[in-house]
Amino acid sequence: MATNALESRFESQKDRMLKAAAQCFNQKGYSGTSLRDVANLLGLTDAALYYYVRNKEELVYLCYLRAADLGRDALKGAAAAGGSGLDKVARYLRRHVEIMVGEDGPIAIMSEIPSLKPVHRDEVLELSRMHSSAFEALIEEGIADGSIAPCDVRMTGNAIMGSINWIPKWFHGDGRQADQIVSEFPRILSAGLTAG
Amino acid sequence: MATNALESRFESQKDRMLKAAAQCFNQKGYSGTSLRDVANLLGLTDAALYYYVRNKEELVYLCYLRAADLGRDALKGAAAAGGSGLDKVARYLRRHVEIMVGEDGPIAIMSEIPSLKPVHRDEVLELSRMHSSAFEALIEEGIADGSIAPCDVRMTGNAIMGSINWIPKWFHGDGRQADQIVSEFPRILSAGLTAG
DNA sequence: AGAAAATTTTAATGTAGATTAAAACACTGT
DNA sequence: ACAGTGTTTTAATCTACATTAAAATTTTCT
Repeated sequence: MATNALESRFESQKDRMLKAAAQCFNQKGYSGTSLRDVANLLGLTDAALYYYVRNKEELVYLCYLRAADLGRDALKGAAAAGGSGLDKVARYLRRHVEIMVGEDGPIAIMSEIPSLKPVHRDEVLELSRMHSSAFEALIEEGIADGSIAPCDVRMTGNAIMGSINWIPKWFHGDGRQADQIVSEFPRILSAGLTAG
Repeated sequence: MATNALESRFESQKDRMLKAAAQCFNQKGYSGTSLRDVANLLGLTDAALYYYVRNKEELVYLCYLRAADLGRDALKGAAAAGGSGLDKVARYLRRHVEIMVGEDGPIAIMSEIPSLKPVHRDEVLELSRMHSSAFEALIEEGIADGSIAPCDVRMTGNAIMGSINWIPKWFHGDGRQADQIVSEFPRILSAGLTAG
């Protein structure tokens, strides 16, 4: 059916676009990347992007929604698999790190919130808060079941998320390093939590 | 003497400027902040900034130099005070965190390196590398003297620095929270290192 | 093939913001 | 008060995008 095939092409192109955009945003920031930058990465003209998106702001906005999706999936998956609180946290960290250094690139440009329109900003902040809460809940679960040593949950969460969110600043797509990050980071981040 | 007094005023104004600039850069990123933003924060006109600085790029550049200074001092101070490797690391972390949430604001906008001119970028990256090495050296010292558990030093360093560098993204000057961060963060970050 | 829809390009417009030069103002010491 | 130097402003210029509209091209379907 035409509609379906069309949607398929449209959607997949749009996806490539978001990936390219996220990559640029991560490297040069929102204001620092021109639509030309993104378009070039796709072999297109800047004007072409407007076929997929209303304006530049919508581009970051969609990147955020996508990031939120991935984050939610990672959390859900990690929580569903059972085990101790620490197990769940560790599983989630691994997943999150994999996403950051993985094929789809770090979709999570968590730095560009100020660039969003107020409505979108509110929505994204809300998603972000929910995500943080869910993560903190896992930590609390670990504390409750004794697998994680008591700690300031909020601060600990911030510390861990900071480590991960910062990865794109120093990691630039070296595959060997990617493997090393995936194998080391979750360990390092979990280590600080472990209870006796 | 006239010259001295003049330098004094000039320098102190320039300092205020750098602080304001760092604050803006941290909030909206390099390209996202206009010189007007910085100037307004000082009650000046954008054009006035050119009296102190050749151009916008030099503004970030100087912010980085300043950050490097503070970082170096913190490291030197922490290393000089003696104790085990872990002690030194902990002392350094405390100092660094204090800077990030302190009066002078997070001078360290470690995200805007791509905005620098190649010459400046190289210089700043070199400084940054030296800083990382010095920090990693402290960790190694701790491993050697048994105060820190063996680990992938490079990755551990990245993880810790990420946590700290990310602080400006979620901390926005709330004094109460600042105290809490200073008291919690060093503990959390050290916890993951502690040996037996 | 050929029409209709989808996708991309070319060309034009508008605006924000960096930068500069010249003018105005303020302070210092005499 | 005055001259000189330091500091800030006003006004003007220039450029890099974001955005739009219309035209051209490609794709899809019959």
